[in-house]
Amino acid sequence: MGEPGRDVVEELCRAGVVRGDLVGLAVAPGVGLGMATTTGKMSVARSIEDLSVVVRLVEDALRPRWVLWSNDTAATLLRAGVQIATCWDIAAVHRLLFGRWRADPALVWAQLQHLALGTIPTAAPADLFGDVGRGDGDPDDPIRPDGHLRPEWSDGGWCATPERLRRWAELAARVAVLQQARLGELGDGPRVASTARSESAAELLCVEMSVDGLPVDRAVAEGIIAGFIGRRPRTEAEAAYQRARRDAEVLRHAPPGVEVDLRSPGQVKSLLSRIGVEVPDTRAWRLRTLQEAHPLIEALLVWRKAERVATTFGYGWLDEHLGADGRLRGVWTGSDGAAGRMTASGGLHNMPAEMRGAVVAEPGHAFVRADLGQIEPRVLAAISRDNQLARATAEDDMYAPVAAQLGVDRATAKVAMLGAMYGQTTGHGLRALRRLEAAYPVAMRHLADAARSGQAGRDLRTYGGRLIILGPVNTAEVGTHEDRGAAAARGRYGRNALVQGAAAELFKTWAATVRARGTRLAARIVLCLHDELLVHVPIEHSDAVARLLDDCLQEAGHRWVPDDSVRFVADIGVFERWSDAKQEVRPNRDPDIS
DNA sequence: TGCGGCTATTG
DNA sequence: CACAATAGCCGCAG
Repeated sequence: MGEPGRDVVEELCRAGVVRGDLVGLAVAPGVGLGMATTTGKMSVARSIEDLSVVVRLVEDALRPRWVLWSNDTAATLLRAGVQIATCWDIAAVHRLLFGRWRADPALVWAQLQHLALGTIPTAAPADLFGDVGRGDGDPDDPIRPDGHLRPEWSDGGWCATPERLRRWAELAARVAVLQQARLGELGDGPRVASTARSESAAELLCVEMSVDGLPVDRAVAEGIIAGFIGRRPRTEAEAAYQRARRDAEVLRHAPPGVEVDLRSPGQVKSLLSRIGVEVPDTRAWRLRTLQEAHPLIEALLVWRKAERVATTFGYGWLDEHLGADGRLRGVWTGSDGAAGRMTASGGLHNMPAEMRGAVVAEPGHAFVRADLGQIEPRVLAAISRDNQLARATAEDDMYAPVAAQLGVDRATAKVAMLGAMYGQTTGHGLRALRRLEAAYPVAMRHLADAARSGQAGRDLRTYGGRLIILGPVNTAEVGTHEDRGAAAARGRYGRNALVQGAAAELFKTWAATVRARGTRLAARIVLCLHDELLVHVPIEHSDAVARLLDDCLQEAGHRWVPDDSVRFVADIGVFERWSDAKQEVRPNRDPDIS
């Protein structure tokens, strides 16, 4: 009798499992684990406290592609101290194949088995007669006689016993094979399969980022907040006083005696009217154009900024999301319900730029930051297979050749290109837009086709195979004014979803490659921001990781566009704090220039 | 109490 | 104010 779990490794070897093969896995702390091959040749149940021992042994010896029902399993493993290298995330692949957010086992199974979705059973509130399973098949079989998953299993019953864990792992392995078959039916086989793998890796990354957190220096963060709203209030009364003082700074510019709640847009609008400023709304960009009209307006804009910090990114935010270990944590999601970009809660994705000064590498560490340059037009060239546009991607700044081609200046070319991808129909860029159609007809037709599908409520698939659900179209209002507006909105959505979705897929392929290759350099991805990666590394490896980030981009790009006709570029640098990666400090947004 | 509207922040 | 997201507060309906 050797090390516990060694027998499992031997059994897997005997079953013919080699590195990278799918192996179903189900774990439950305190219960045990189940493991199963896709061939059905081998499955085991283990009743153990420390399930991490067995998983780690198999991981080190065979490094399988673990089939998980969702990244909850990866989170359980990580909490138990085991980080797995690769997986097949059934929920993530389901979202890719079928769109929408819901991806619980019952739905996954029903869609793969072509069962009517309306017949998916829901868990009985508690069996009235206490005869669970009578006349209903074997309660220890996850599948009911009618073909559906047993709801009491999907609702948590799968982890009741080690034997159930084994069968749950067997079913996971079987589901992965069914998913692979479905992906194969989509056409672009290799690329879609590759997307499924990188989407799965992104789920592992999300779990790791949620657990690791982003390094933030609390003292620096509090200093930045104090610069906007003052010292941390000690009491509720002090907080109220600070709030009143901020309000007074604005109201002293108002006619005497007015009572206005600055937090109410309607009341602010009335206030502006009182001082002779009529506006349809009170958004900052509009007020900024009227800043000269009255001193109250500038005071109001300053107030708005402070109010944002006070309510959303202030001391309360730190208390809620910044741990004692100096890590800011939010929940990461591998793909939103729409085009498939990653999302994060806890303000990680919309932190005001001023706060980036508090994102500081830990002692002995540095950040390697990289952001993709002009990712959307480059992706458009790839997904539309527009050779002319692809040629432009050879340049570091692809808007330069596009501008030359159109006979307009760079800024106009850029606005026109973005307008084409977002579905802009108004404004001054329309002439340039028509030139764009003439110069790059393949790409523009690709966008127009997507827009037409969207308008009609027809679903779309991204370059990597993600189903973009449109509709349902409200048939009651077809032809009405509201419907034309809604149809136009769906058109813009469909047009953009193919670009944004494909960009998200390329980004995740890149991130997954960095995650895998960076392990030996102890590099940890701590932030993903749509086209930007922030990697926390031991300082002695920072240059190597910087090179790695570009290598991985080229590798991801090649896997994505095998003929290498489209070039992808990244701006890469090593920094102690995030804010040191200057995005070009410009008075008013829009960096670009890679 | 829930939800749509408005606002601000990010890519 | 074109595409996407998270998040807070206000005002109103139930």
